[in-house]
Amino acid sequence: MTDRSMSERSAMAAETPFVAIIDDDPSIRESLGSLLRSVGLTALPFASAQEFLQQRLPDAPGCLVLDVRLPGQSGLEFQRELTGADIHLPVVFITGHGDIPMSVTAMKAGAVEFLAKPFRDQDLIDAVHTGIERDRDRRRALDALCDLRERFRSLTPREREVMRLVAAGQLNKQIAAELQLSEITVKVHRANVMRKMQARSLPDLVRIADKVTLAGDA
Amino acid sequence: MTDRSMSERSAMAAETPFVAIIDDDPSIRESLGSLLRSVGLTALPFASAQEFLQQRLPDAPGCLVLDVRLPGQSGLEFQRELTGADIHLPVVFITGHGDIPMSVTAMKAGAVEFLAKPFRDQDLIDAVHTGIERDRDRRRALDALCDLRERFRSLTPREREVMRLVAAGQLNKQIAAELQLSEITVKVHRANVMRKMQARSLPDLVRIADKVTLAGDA
DNA sequence: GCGGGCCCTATACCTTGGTATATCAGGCCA
DNA sequence: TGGCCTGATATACCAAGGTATAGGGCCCGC
Repeated sequence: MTDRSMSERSAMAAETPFVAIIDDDPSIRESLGSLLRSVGLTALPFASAQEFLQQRLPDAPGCLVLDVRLPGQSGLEFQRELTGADIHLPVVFITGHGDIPMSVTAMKAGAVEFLAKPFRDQDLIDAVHTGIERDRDRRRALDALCDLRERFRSLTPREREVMRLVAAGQLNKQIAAELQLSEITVKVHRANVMRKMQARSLPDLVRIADKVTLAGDA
Repeated sequence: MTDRSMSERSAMAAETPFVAIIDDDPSIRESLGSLLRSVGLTALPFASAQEFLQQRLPDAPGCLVLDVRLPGQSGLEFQRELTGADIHLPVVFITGHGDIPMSVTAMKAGAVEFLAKPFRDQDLIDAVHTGIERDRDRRRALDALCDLRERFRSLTPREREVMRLVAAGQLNKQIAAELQLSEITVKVHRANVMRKMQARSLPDLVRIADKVTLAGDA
C-alpha cells in the first residue's frame, strides 16, 4: 500500500488558512495585517515579490493580497509569473493608482478581486474569504488527483496500456490482439489494474481513468 | 430514431457569426457596425435592451457589444438579466464613463472584455472574435448535451433506473435485487438502454450517464 | 374491444469477464 | 550462487453479461 499521502494530508485537520500580503509600504502591511488578524486570519507580510518567493508557504488554503505597484515589477507581471510557475494562489489586488485596463487584465488572469483605494475593510475581507474558499476547493481537487496519479504510477507499463484500452471500451480479446498478448494475460493485467487503482467496478475505473486523462474514447 | 436535432443543427454548415450592438447613440452604432462589417462580421444594431430582446437572434455563434450606459437600466444590470434568462451570449463592454468597480463587476460576471473609450479598433475586433469563439465552443457543447438529453428522454422510467444503477457500477444481480426484478429483466432493460443511448460499450455509457448527470458513484 | 406500448418473465445458448494455481525469465541482494 | 521479488504467461474453472425467442399482464387511446 502506497496510498498514505492523501490520508496524511487530509488528516491534518487543523488547516488554518493564511493571507500573504505583498506591499512595499510597511504601514499598509501593518494595517492590512491587523485588519485580517482581527477576523481570525493568519497574515504573512512581505515587502516584495522576491521576499515572498523565498518564504516557504504553509501547506494550507490561502490567498494573496497584492499591490499592483511593486518595487521591482508590477503586480500584474508577478501574477503572470506565479501562474507560469504553477503557483495558483488566488490573488486579490489593491491599488492606489489603478485604471480600467489594469483591472481588466487582472481579472482576465483570474484575480479574485481588484480593489482601488480607498476601499471598505469589509470588501477586502470578503474578497480574501472568497479567495481562500477558492483555494480550498482547488487544493481538495488537487489532493484527490495526486492520489490517483500516485496509484497510476504504481502500474507497470503493460498495466497502463491495458487500463487505457479497457477504459476506451475495448474487449479483452481486442486488447490482447492489439498488444499481441493472450487474452488470459490481459485478464491478469486488468485485475491488477482494478486492485492497484482501487476501482470497485468498471464504471469506477472509467471515471478514474478519465480523471488521470488516459482515455481516448471508443 | 429520434436523433435528428443534432445532425440537422450541425449540418447547417454556413454558421456565419453575428455581433449585436446595443448603444443609444446612432452614430456609434453606425461606426461600430461598419468597423465590424469591414472585417466580415454581420452587425445587428439596437438602440436599447428592449429592442434587442424583441429581436429573434440568428441560430449562429455570436457576441454582444454593450454600452455600459443604456437608456433604461445599466449595461451591467442587463448583463445579469441575460444570464438570469439563460441567454449566454458573450458580452464585450464599451463605455465612455467607466470606473474600476464597474469593470471588475463586469468581468466577474463573465464579460469577455471591458473597453473604455477611446479604444483602438483592433482591440474591439479582437474582443469580438474572442467572444464569438467562446460562443462557438459553448454552442457545440450544448448541442452535444441536448442530443444526449433527447435520447435519455426516450428511455422508459425503468430503463432510466437501470441505467443509473449500471453507471453506478452495480451488477445485474444487484440491480435486480434493488428493483425487485429478475436478472433477465434487468438484462433486457440494459440492452434497451445501450441501444437507445447509442452507447457502444459500457465505458461509453458511463461517460454518457455522467454527462446527463445521472451518476452517484459506487 | 382491440392494437400497441411498457413492463416483467422464462428458456436456451454463447461470449466475455474474473479468479486460482502454476510456471518461467530477469533483476536484486545477502 | 542461491533465495526472492516482479512481470509475463498459461491452464482450468466459474460467474457475469449478452442475445434470441416467446409469452403474459396491464393500461391507454382509437
